[in-house]
Amino acid sequence: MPVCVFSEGAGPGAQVPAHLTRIPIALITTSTDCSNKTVKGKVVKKCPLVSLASDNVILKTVIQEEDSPPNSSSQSPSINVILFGALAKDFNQTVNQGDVVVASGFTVGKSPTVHKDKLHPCNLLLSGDDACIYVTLLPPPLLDPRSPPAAKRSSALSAEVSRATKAPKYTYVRLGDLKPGTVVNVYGVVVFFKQPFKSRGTDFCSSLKITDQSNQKIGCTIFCQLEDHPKIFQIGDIIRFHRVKTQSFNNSITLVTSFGFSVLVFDGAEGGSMEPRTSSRSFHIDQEDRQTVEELRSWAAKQALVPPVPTIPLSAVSPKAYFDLTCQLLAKAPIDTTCTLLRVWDGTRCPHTLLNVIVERNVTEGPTSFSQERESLIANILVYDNHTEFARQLKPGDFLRIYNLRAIPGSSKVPGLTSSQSEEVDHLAFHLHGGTAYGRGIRVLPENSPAVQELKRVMEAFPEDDKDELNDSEMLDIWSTPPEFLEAGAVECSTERSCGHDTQLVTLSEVKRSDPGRVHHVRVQLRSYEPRRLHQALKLYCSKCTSMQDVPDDELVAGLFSEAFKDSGPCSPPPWAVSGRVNAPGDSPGSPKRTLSVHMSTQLMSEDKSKELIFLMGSTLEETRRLAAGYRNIVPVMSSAGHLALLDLLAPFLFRGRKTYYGCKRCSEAAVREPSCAEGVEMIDEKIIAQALGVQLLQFVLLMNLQLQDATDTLDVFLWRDAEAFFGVLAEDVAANQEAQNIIHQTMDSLCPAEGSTGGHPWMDLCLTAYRAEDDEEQNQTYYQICHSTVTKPFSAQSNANPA
DNA sequence: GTTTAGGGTTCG
Repeated sequence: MPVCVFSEGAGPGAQVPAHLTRIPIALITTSTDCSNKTVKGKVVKKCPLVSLASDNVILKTVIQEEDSPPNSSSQSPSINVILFGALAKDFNQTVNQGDVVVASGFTVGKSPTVHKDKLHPCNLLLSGDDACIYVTLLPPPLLDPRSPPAAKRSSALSAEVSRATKAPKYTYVRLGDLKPGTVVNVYGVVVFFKQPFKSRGTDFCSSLKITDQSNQKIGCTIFCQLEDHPKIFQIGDIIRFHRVKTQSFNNSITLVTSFGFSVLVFDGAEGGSMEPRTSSRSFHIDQEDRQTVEELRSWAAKQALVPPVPTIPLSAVSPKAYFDLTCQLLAKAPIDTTCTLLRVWDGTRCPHTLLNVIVERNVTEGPTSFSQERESLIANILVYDNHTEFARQLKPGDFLRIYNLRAIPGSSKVPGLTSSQSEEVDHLAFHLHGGTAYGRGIRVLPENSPAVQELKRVMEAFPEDDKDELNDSEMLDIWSTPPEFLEAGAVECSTERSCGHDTQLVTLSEVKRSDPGRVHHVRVQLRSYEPRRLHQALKLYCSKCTSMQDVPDDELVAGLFSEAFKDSGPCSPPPWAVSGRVNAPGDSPGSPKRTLSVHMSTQLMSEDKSKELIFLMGSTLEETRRLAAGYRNIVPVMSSAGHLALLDLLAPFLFRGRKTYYGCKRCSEAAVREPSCAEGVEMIDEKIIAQALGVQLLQFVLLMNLQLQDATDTLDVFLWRDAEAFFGVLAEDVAANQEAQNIIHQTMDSLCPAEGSTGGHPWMDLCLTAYRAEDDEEQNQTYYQICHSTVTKPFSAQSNANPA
């Protein structure tokens, strides 16, 4: 029973078994006795499921303790968890980021990524029949900034029960069949809704109207605490009420919340997410619920209930119109007691001149000024009366939907401070008038909502606003040295070209205007680069299928080793091998020594080259790394169906000192074979071994994206094929040693210092090639790559690094 | 197992 789901509704049943006791993450060590222990935490990271050649799968996740027990530290510790096989598959399907899980039946290993991720020094390994994950499905992030902290909900687990047990059956009444004076459960499609507002009583009140296949439109009034109100984002959303009472009002039936009321809201789009929006600490949805939602979705799609364009981007607003706007808040400022200014953008440019509002700097929350580029995209929204109270809770960066916003053309008086613009100028002002008519109001959208995802995609087209352009002295820096007027050599450059091209210096804007397939010489500064973390720039490249992949995470590789170790049954060595055992390198001198089985080529033994190459079985990743110091070549192997086999090719197939070598899964036909070491070959290297094993060797490469700048433009270029020459280091060395990594860090730091403006960055002489990607005909995009260029003065920062 | 509200544009 690998993954056990807890949710609402059932009687006493499968809880986390009582004989299991929970241990705090902080107290886990490799010597912890894990039997009958559990670890509980919220899933803060869920990596993709990775398939292994051996018909197995592996998945890495990170869980964080939310409510550290009293005897643990006050921080919230996180730990890596590696899942194998069916458990990994189930977890992948069932569990989402944000869910709270309880793990049992795990073993504790040393986390090989502790230095990189700074998480717990151990990891939890879950595989086999004993391993189990209990999960409490949690709703997506709550929308209301005043929603209760997660800790409040985290104790729910013990009160909840497994989906496997029988849940009480809910019956849902069609809206056409409602009778007054009853308490019912209903489903409906939202056709109108209003944001909650404070009632004169103890609760917040919101009203909405829903419909279903019976075509009745039923008004609903909700009274409850703010966070429990239905999280409706737009007309068309689907709502499920439990325990609402029917009332007769004005000759029609209305629904009102009654005791024990609960509500879920689903996206109304056909094929949309089935994850309900709710603050409910426990709820239950089953296959029937999903079917009801899908039926309502497809019915509604044919009814024209949903406005064709639910929200309008700034680029499409028309004067005088009311519209809904999905946007990001950049800054806000109170104007007076009845009015607040919200500065927002949505990544589109409004064709009308927008109202310019001037406010004092010291009352603004968020940046007081933006680059000219960004400023031209910003809409100033004035929100009045009841909405100012809600606006107070908003934070710059929040994603918002503003309902029933009005675009007012012509002159507008702004209370308090006057606009700098002439009242004669034709411009648009955005007002969110007081009151709640037509659902007028503001809602914070969660990051994971489709609307926000789409918004972010549009916004990504704009560079980060680092305000370089704002600062006059910085501008001067850039403009005072326009490269097109420079004599070659007049400016000190940090790089030099080694190509033989006879080409004049050109500006970046000229480069952009040129056709692809050409070579350009430019003099530029480095504005920014990606990735900022070196290990993300390191890739594995297959020269055969030209695919590029990330270097597998240590945690995953360590998992592969421990799986291989577990699976290793009896195994007959190949006829060409001699078998023996070596001591596993242990770190605690007192602990009993484990021995590992090794296989060596008889021929190499006879040539007295026994240390040249060993096939090592049953070692951990860490042990393999340690043993690699004493043997020239180590090939980790496992037992598969009684024979020696290589590990999954996601793991390195070869260890040579501090270097590791990987094979291409697609292009290799790997098997354990004896390297035919031709006579006269002095050294067995990775190529010989790869060839013998049928492994297509992957090559370490560096891949970075650099944003260049000169006085005329900016340009994104790749540094890849000539990256090693550029830095003067081998990617293979970067993967293996700190010194090579330091060279790259120092080079990038000197070309693009963290402090100061781009205008102060050193100039670079570069050779660029412009090309179209072969498989990218549709996009027709031109790419640029730095070639034949080398950094000459990488360490200018070191010159003053010697204080007396 | 109580109360609240019961949609329908705009002062700015």
